[in-house]
Amino acid sequence: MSYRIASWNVNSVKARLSHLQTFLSKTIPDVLFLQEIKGETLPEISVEYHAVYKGQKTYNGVAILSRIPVSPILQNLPGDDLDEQARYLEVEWQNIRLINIYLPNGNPVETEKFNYKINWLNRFIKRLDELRGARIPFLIGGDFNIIPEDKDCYDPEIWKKDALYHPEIVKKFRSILNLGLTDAFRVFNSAPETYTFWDYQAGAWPRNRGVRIDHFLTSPTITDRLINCTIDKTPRGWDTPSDHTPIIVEISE
DNA sequence: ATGGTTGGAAGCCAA
Repeated sequence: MSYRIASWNVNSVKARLSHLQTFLSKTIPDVLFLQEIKGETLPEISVEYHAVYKGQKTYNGVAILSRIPVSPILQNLPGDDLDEQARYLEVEWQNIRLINIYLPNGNPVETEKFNYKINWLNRFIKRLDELRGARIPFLIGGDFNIIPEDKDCYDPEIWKKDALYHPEIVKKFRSILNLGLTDAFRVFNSAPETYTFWDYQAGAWPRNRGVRIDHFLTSPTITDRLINCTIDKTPRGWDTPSDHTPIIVEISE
């Protein structure tokens, strides 16, 4: 037996309610991470799922839907009491800490937004190091807004000037991996041009000019349990889609 | 080389 956990930046739950319901009934994941719910509260999505969320008016917002109840542990990333952006949700599920993140975009580079992304990453690394030190198994999923390497985007030279692939940001991503974590998708698929996000503009989707920025990272004992990790491109092709498509990870029970 | 699109909000900002 195995569990399947999915993650999807829906770019507004309200605007994507029917897509969400279609995805849930087709895929039936045990857990679904949502990012950019774009509301203070979460509307009823499915009676089959329990929901915990951290919402915010207009921007951001993260939610976890689960077929079994989960216990909220943290609804904010520690380390900055003044940070009011809803981007972090940590829950206990089946003796695993599930961490849903909507990492800051960071554009434009050389602005306060870029600094916020760097600071957020530093706080995040600190939190993960705490969990590691406490020997707590964890699985991180979400919209990282980080391109790990050249083959995860259509034109590396262009993207290096963007906060999604800025060398300073990529270095932080490597620091996260160096805590002993694994990019679950790359365990099963080494193909380039496999993306999770395509801009609404300039025909990015039909031309497959995308980026792989949505990820699942696993701590060592969860890495040992990995069965598969796939990107489901179908929802990106639906009418009035989110600009992101879901990623799904499967682990043994 | 530039601009193109979408969602949420009621201005434009964020992506």
